[in-house]
Amino acid sequence: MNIKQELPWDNPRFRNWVAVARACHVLERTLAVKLAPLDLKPAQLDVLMNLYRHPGMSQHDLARRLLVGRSNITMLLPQLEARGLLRREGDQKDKRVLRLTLTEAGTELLMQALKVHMALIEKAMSQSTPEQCDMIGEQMRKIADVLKEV
Amino acid sequence: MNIKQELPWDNPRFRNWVAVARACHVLERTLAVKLAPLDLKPAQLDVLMNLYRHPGMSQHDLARRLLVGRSNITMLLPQLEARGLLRREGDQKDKRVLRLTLTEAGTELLMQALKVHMALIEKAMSQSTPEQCDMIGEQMRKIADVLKEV
DNA sequence: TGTTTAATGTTCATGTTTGAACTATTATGT
DNA sequence: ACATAATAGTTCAAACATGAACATTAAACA
Repeated sequence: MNIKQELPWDNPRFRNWVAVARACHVLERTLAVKLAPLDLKPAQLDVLMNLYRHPGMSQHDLARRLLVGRSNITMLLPQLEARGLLRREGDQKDKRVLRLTLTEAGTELLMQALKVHMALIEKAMSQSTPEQCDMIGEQMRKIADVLKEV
Repeated sequence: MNIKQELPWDNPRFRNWVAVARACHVLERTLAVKLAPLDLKPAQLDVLMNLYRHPGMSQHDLARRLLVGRSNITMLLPQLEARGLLRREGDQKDKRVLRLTLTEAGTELLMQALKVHMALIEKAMSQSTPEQCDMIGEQMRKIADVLKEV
């Protein structure tokens, strides 16, 4: 077998994507540290954010939005529900689904967490011009779309 | 407490960063699926890539490059070593450190995995011009740098 | 030298994520 | 209507990551 091939490290696309992945990883870790005082994990923040924007979501919808399995949601929610941050109520029309909504406390905690998250992102993206920032977002949305079809 | 504040979803930086995180997440999941036939996880591919580029690394160096804890490396390597993909050899001068190198088999598997990884990244980034791609990489490297100091 | 401090890697307990099998409910098709 | 499919959520075991405590070795320094 010929092991010779164009090595990815010479390829700009490869090198640049690696940079994207690293930046994501670093920001995620940093966020985890900054959220610790609120006793909140990044994954839990994602839940609260989605429920704020889409009240009444089902667990399945939530799982798809978060790109995780349904069982993950099942494991994740009871902690948040026990802390009084959200409610799970059975749908009347379809007895299979549980509708999720934030409580007052959940909304309030979310707002505090968002300040932390926002500050971190501001710091991270402060070096890019608005045009660069928008361009990055645009390309990334394209990437997510393209990969859905793979 | 005044819960009112500028909501992040109105903020371009926030929305665009969310897109970055989603793209990363999707690509990582897709890579995991594509690597499955090689019986390799993305984390393991990261190990092989780093050992290929930096033969003789210590476990500590590897952990720092991968942005994970040392214990993670300790748990990760024995599987790869048992499969004959890498060697761990004690350093002569410093008896604490283990030097890591790829075997022939490890290099060969890496090359196969890189084809998969490369194809995926090509597909993902194919919608960006070279200039856009470089700009993205540049900004992401800045982000990783900025966050190191937080 | 001898003592203290730091670094490397391991172990272990904890918490997270995952996918497959399962129950209960609804949709579909004949 | 009835049998079959599909869907929502749960359970469970296995894989994985994490951080603190630990043993061994090296470095600093008194």
